Amino acid sequence: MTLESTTPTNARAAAIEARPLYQQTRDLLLKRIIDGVWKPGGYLPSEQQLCGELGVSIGTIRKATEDLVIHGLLERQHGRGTRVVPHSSAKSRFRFLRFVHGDGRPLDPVAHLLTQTVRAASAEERRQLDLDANGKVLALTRIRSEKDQPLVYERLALPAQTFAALGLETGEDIVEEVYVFYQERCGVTIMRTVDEVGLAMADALMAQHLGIAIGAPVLEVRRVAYALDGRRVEYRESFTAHLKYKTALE
Amino acid sequence: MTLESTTPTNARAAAIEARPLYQQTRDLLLKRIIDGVWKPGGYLPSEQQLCGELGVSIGTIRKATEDLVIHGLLERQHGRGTRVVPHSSAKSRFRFLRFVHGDGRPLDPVAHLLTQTVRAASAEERRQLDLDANGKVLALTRIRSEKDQPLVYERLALPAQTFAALGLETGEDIVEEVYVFYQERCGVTIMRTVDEVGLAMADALMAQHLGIAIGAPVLEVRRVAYALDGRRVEYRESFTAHLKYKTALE
DNA sequence: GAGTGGTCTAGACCACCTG
DNA sequence: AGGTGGTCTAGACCACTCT
Repeated sequence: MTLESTTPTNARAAAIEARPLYQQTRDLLLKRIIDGVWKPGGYLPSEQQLCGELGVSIGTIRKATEDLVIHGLLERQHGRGTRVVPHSSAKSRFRFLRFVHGDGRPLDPVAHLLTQTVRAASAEERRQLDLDANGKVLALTRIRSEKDQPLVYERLALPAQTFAALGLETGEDIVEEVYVFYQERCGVTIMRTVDEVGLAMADALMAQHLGIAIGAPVLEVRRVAYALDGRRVEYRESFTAHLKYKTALE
Repeated sequence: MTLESTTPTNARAAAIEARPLYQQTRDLLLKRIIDGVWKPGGYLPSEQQLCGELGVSIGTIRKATEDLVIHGLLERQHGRGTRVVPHSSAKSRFRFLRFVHGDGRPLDPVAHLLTQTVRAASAEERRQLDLDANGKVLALTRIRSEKDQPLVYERLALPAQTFAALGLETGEDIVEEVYVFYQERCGVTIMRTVDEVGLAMADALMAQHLGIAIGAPVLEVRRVAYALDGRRVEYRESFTAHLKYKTALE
């Protein structure tokens, strides 16, 4: 039975649809997560219930949810149920953190918000965030540190419209990832990020906050973050003098 | 039916085994790939045939092979069959290449082998490759370039024992990834790499080959590559002055 | 004990490729 | 036309968690 139209009633009919049934099912579950039908941390109905409600077999339900589990959106708990992964969970906290110490030790930083303004987007920000010429961004700068030692200077640009409700306090220390706030205060769930790591030279602000000389070489990470629905919702430039960027492939 | 012992004959009996049947099946297929029963580029028996031979249902076969497809070892071709991915295929060629041009354009480099020696492993190489105090490595240095423009200077260290049969020609230009040679000449298939990106300063050799000043800042990528069986089989240090390192998360 | 996800089976039909 | 992988079904039983 297809999940988009109304008539077909069996597998043969479903095959007439262009997209496989399990993909339709996956997208329907995804839509409910996006729409907040099931909140982060909340449990879905059991697989059996979903079978009945959606009119598909349990194998199809499992294949659909597996996709979302792989993408870090759902979490299966044997014997308990399947729930929407909250961004605040430890699993989620380190999901997108790629910085490590120079010797390879993992990092567990605190963020300190420096500035926060709403302004017209720069050309680069418009390009990265796919905004039009009148696009506005919520621009944040912050320092991420560990044990009062400043390690990363960051500039973030968020589409102002999407993040009108963010409301962070300048000067506040933030333990969680900002992705937690995006999710809790603005309903934006980050699904995927694309990073480019390169070289840069410290400008006056970086130098001041990182305690290095102006013009000193720094590692620059440019990140674009994508929401569940594929929209680009964050452009971030991170600068660090001593940390490394670590990642595993396949 | 279990794949390791001999007696059980149905699903109930298989459940007595500690590990799920599909994992045992996956590992058995993996072992055959490692042992060269099916060569890179060669086709496996059809799913139906595997069912019969291994005494498991088609669903179990599919779950097992799916695992290997995700890890980039097998490739399904609708209507043709399932084959072992050759490292020389385009898909495989760019699988572990993370460098891009400064403006984000993809890279398609040629490698030029500079030096090749067998020597005692350094402390760092022993640590990264898990070698003992007497460990020897095959050490290679090379330049990767595009249109005669040198872009990356690389030092590679390979456990000498494993790569006795490698036999590359110093001064030769190599279009393929060296991973192709590892696989074709030494039977070593790379499954996974872990990269750490940091800052460094150009030494005399890098400066000479990259056409930059001694002491100029460069991007340094340290990579450890893992073979199918989990052994660490390559430690690589790459240095570049102008390229970026690009990667997508989840 | 009741309910959940995890594994496994034994089929069916479809979509695709090759001869 | 025949064989391959891709999708889907309708069950069964197991392992785990909670009450």
